[in-house]
Amino acid sequence: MKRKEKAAETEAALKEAAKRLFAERGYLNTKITDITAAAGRAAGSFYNHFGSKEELLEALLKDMSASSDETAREAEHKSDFSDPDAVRWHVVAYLRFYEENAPTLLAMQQAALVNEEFAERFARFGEVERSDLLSHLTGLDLPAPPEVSVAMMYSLVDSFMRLAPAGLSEEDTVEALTRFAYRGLTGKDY
Amino acid sequence: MKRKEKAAETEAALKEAAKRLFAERGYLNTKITDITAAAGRAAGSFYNHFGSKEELLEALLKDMSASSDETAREAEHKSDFSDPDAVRWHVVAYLRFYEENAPTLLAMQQAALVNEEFAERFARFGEVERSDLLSHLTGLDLPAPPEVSVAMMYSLVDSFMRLAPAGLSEEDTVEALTRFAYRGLTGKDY
DNA sequence: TGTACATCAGTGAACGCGCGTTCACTGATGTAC
DNA sequence: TGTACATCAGTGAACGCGCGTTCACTGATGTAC
Repeated sequence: MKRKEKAAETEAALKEAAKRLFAERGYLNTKITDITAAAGRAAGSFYNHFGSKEELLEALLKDMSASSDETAREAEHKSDFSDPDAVRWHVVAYLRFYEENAPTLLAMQQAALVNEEFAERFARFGEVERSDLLSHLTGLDLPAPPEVSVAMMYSLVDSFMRLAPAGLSEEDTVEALTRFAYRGLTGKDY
Repeated sequence: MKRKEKAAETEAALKEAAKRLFAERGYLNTKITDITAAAGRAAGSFYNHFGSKEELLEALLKDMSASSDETAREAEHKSDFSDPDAVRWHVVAYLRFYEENAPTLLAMQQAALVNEEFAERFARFGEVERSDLLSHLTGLDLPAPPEVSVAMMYSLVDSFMRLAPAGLSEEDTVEALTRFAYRGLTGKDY
């Protein structure tokens, strides 16, 4: 069984190297030979594991959704957005998810620019989260129809997080987003 | 003077073709020979006008900021965000700007992924608008420090607009964003 | 105004670089007997 | 357990495609006299 172990190790090394490089210089700027070099393998070795850079990204996406399914299973959370804590919980959850999966998410976003299939996948991406959000909005005095309100909250959080305003602590980020979103969605303050 | 006219015509044709293709298939996916073909010129002709695809994009950015300086000069607007109309005015202004310059903006965003220089330019891009926004926030009960509040409003509008939720009229988009932003920034409703 | 030459915009075939991909080879691990 | 062969992961030089870029050439426009 040493052979399969070795293969698995190489595959893991390639994935790790890819994530590191994707985060550093972007998916589109990363060459296959960059990945193999960073993983300490020969160029040809790549094709023992992945048919192309796209397939490698597919594998990373699969890993990501596997791990997010896990954490989703544990997630018990307050369901009424008239409670600011419920809003905060979602802000934190998205922030954590983004932090953990930043390289893969960035790679997908970049791949979407160049590849129709990834574009669709990327578009469909937040859907699960958005539909979960929808169920928390009943009974609120929303600023717009529910779907639109959810989309705005999503835009706000996702885009602000990517900007990652320098010198703002995670806590401050969470509080700012929570307050802004809570006000926007409910029309009230806390 | 027929020669310079002809050259100017070709240059304009190349720019137009480039914008069309950038919008259709993205900056990174557009080859120089695609542009010359779409403009009905020979491949070599491109280099009479631009040294590279990057230089072409520089030229488009120059055109864009020239035209936006013009419209900025005409802009007299309400300055107090406690008036929802002042918020709405800014939402509309950004929306119009985006609509008019979508191909160039998208191209810059994509170029930023691959090119350090464009990345910086892109990052600095909204600064003028953001600093203008800042001056409207005095006296409000903000959800966060002024700079952060402005960044959130900017994130919200910019990102939501790019999503361009299908089947939402421009008017509805403006109203939704205005109400959400107004609530978020002031803590009040209207 | 006419002639001879210079200059310029545009052309498109050809060149060459970068990089993805292949493939013959090596050495280690697994299997058959 | 030992021997002979098969299989597999990994190697890296070489190949070739796509595309950016060049450059000798053409025909039109501009200039000198």
